[in-house]
Amino acid sequence: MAPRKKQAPDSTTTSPVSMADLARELGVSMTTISRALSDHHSIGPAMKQKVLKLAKKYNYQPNRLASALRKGKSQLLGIVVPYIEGRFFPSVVHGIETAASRAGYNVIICQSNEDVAQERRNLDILLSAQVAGILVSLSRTTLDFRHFEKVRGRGLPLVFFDRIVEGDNVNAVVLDDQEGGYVSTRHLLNQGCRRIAHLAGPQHLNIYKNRRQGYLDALREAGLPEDESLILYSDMAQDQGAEGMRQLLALPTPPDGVFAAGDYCALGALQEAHRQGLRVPEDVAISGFSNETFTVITQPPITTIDQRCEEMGQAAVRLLLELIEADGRPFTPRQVALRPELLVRGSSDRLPPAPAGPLRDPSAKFIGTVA
Amino acid sequence: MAPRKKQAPDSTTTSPVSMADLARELGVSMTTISRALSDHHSIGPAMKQKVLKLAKKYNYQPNRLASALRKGKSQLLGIVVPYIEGRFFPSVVHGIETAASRAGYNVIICQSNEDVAQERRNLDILLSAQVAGILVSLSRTTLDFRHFEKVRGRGLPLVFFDRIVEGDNVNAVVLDDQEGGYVSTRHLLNQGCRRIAHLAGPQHLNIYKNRRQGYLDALREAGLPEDESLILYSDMAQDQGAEGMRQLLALPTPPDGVFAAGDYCALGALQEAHRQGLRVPEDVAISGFSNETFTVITQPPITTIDQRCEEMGQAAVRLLLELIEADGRPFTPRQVALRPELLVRGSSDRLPPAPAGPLRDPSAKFIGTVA
DNA sequence: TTGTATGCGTTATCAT
DNA sequence: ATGATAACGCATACAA
Repeated sequence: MAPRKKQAPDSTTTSPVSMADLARELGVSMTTISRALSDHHSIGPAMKQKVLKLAKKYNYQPNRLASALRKGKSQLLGIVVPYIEGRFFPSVVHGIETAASRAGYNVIICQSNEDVAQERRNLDILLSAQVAGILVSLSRTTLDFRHFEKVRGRGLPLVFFDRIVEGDNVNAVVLDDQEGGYVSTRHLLNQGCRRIAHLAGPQHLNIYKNRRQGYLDALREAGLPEDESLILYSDMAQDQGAEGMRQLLALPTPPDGVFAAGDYCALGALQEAHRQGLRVPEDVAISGFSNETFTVITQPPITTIDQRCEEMGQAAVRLLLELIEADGRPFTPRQVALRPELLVRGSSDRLPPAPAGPLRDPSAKFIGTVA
Repeated sequence: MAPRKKQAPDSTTTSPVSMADLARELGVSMTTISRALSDHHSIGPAMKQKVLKLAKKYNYQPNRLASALRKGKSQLLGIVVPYIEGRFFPSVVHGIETAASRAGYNVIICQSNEDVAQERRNLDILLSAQVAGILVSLSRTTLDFRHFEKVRGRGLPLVFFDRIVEGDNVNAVVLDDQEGGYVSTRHLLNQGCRRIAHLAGPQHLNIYKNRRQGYLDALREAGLPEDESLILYSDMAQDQGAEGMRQLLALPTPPDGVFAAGDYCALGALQEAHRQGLRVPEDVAISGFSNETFTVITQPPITTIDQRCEEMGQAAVRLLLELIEADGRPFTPRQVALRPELLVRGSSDRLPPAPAGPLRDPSAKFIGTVA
């Protein structure tokens, strides 16, 4: 037998109202109730009103479990991220939740803690929960991708974001890092810099490789030589930025601009420049990458690249919804590369103020958006 | 009729395996399968092994929807937060997800966007989803709490965190702000400060009122006078911190310590002190509140109060699980106040280094933990 | 120890 | 336009 209806443990507790209850009360069938509530075409407007009114009166809440079980699909999307901290992932999740809830979906969130095993378990859980689709950003320890085949095997829509499985047979959304490096460097060129250094990250990571490539692209386009002595590699920490700046300033001809592939690194560089009595941006212009929160509170604030976290989440959801709607019909996998956004701030803005106009108002948070 | 089994849209797609499938294959009843999988006592070890093996072979995934529908309770917890951004909420959510998943629950996350209407809708959705319990941090526009009665009416466990409904008939977890103010001020006293100013926040907000009270408590305990000229009120923004510091330094007898009720405010104060050529912490010691990310990257790093975001999430989950396990039996509501943690950093640490010992190692991230 | 039968709440099919 | 009924997958009371 079914478990006895959960009784009111105390008299204040009410048990939920079901369609059957409404049907009984109105003396009609459950079918009619269901149709009225889901706005089926073959339902009399009078009847529909009666049902809706009663539903409201009893504060009827559809049981989504039952509905999903019957239909074989829930209104839930699964998210798997390495963790929910820092600036990046929370913002992406924010974007995802916002877009999903607008489309009538809710999200169930899982952390892999950078652990493949946990990532695998998360996928199993999400499959169990009968989610309608899954959004994944890979854990750092994920080198083998077979567990995702299980998802594909189920025909379940799957979209990667940021940390993706490479290849053109997956659906994925990433930031265009190369464009970011390019735009940053072009900006420094536009500010009059002619000797631009690059504080680069580990080149086995795609993001850093691409940012460096964008930097080189801009230099080449401007007809400037590629000078390896101006490219310093590190892990992008604050003190490594300082150390890098120290080395650059010790060169026979120090640079007049520095493109750092990360904000912490840029911060270290900025602080070191100040320590050496240089003015930023007049003596050396600096730009970073990622739009970390602190970049607006330094003096001067640091020019940087926004990674469009929210847009990434939204784009990922859009793609996932397309897949869901395709409902198993052939769908050509797509990789989306988001345009990074350059935020010009004090650390690099050294052109004379333009003739009065709102865009160059110094109080404006940022100027210059890549279209 | 049921919808035809979702057919393989292409030949690579497999439909999920159900208990019935396993039962058929083994020539036993579904009951046996169910019992074997849920480790029921009345099941033969031999049979159990057979079932488990087959389940693995077919990669059986229980359908949690069906299970939850049958049992009337899902393994889902609902979270309602104003938004998932900044430092605080993501960290709390991190703590919640971690604790929940350890206990075998998954979380479905909703944002209210500081909007009561949205908050109400979120609650309805979570009720619809048959979650086992709900965790809420109130939206800023929530002044009327009737929508939570609906949850209580359903007998559904409910725990508030951080932004809570005041009263002793609710379950809630908050940070002990008064203790935070007290500990910060005591620390400044211990550093030799004798004239301690307070950059206070809007006093209609409990958090700021309590932080101020803690400050006063510490002063009184130390036998120092309460001096209103040393308390400046603002909205706690960076530039207001700078302005506050300016005013304080213009006093006939400027303070030798400043307890700011927020980190941005403390940062502004720090920058202003530097502008005026003062040394921090030698001339004036400064401490903030919230352990914002940037507090470790300033020079000197800023002493602050950690709000124990993760612990808050974990504590909230623990409380919620207790409620769930109580299963409707009488439960005396509980309010938990978390101990804030003082992080002593360069902006206030001006005692001579103690005789060599790991605790005073300058490379240590923080020193001095409130037990 | 195992099997039979039923119901959780919803929706889809078929009939009226 | 409305109703009767079965089925989604699982778990349990009861019988054997």
